Amino acid sequence: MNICQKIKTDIIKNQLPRGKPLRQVTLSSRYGVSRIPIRDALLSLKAEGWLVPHGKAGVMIPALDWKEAEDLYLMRSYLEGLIFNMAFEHICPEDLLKARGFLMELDKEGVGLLERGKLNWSFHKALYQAANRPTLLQVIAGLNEQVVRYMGFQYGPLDYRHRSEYQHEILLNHIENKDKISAECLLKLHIEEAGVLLVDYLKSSEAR
Amino acid sequence: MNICQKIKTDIIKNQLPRGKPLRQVTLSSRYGVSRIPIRDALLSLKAEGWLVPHGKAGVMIPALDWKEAEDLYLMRSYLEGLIFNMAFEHICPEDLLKARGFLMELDKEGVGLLERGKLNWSFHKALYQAANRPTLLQVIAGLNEQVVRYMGFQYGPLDYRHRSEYQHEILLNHIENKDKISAECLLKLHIEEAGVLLVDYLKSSEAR
DNA sequence: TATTTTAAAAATGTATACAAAAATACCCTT
DNA sequence: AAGGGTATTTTTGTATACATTTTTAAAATA
Repeated sequence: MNICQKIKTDIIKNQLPRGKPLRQVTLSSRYGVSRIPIRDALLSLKAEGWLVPHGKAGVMIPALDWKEAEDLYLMRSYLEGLIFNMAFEHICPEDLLKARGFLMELDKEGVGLLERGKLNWSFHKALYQAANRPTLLQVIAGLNEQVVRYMGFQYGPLDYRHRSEYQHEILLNHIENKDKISAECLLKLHIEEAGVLLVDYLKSSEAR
Repeated sequence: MNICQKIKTDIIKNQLPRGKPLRQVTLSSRYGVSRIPIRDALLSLKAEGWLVPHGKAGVMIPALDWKEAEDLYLMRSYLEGLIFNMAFEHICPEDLLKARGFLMELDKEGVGLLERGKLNWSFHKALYQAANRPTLLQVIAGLNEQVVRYMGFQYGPLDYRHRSEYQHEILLNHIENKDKISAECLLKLHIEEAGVLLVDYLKSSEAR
């Protein structure tokens, strides 16, 4: 696990101060390396949106923002609907098999939130791959990566997880039945629902 | 002008070798600095998509790819249509004034291609700002930044520039007339047309 | 007391030097 | 001559040291 991943994990787990600048020396002693690899990591994370500039120098962890989350899920629904539409006719049994594999892993107990987020993306990606649109897929991957920043806490009702997995199941059934309209519709609603749930949670915790 | 910008400019102007790895020492002597700031720049550029990994270590300039361009313009049309729709009711006279300002600068002769690309984005951005959707706007800005990588050469018929500026004019008129449907429709076609022109050019130059 | 100036401190940016890893070229074997 | 393995060279990754910039706090002035 490289420094970038470690910092991401610590951001998600709220183990780094939000709002105030991250100091390179602090991080270098924290992770037991010199400032250079820390600088490398901070630069990459800044370019990826995990960190934002703080004044004229330094970076900080951006605040969680329901408006940002809303936009991310809006774009996800919009673009994933598009790529799924493009992929649909070309989804082969092997793709479905792969997707089912990820679904089974998601069903297991004791999977961490971060891991859960990755598996969820792997599931969706397995379906989109057939579209053969690398650049579109890459942008969508970026959006899903951004969403991970919001996965650090348990939000929404506890049974949402099962609801989400159920929707995944139904989605695969629609694909197998060649029911494109239902599948695309469900996919978009599935994403929108997750977004609404997250946004509502963020709004309510912001009000406090 | 920092190192990042210099490298971007050199990439656009085809003054750096494509396809083979960029060597840090080569670049550091080229730009007259040590390897550290070069490393910083390469990391940022890699995260932004200006460079891609080369094997297990090192980076290289990705080949221009009509399929990538096609996806970029598809997403632009899709997402800019969306944000424009959101912005429309809130576009104020000051926004239009700003847009007209950029349009006038675009009309001047002797403006470099890179500068032209930036002005074009400034024009569009002036209209989208009213949507008050920072995250959506940021993603769209990223797409426009990616498009800049393809602006290093004169493509399409020479009179496309005037055609594009004309479309900009009409777009502003539609907005002033509160004709939302025409405006949104024109905007999407305007972007799509630019995309098709670029993609066709790339395809034809690839065939050679 | 509030504001500005100025000096001290702390943090970032950069260069040089060294360690680890990767790529290359060479030689040996088959 | 082709393939594979090893030594050499090159390149990247990291640490340390220094320069520059930014921030902080204190002091002086209005």
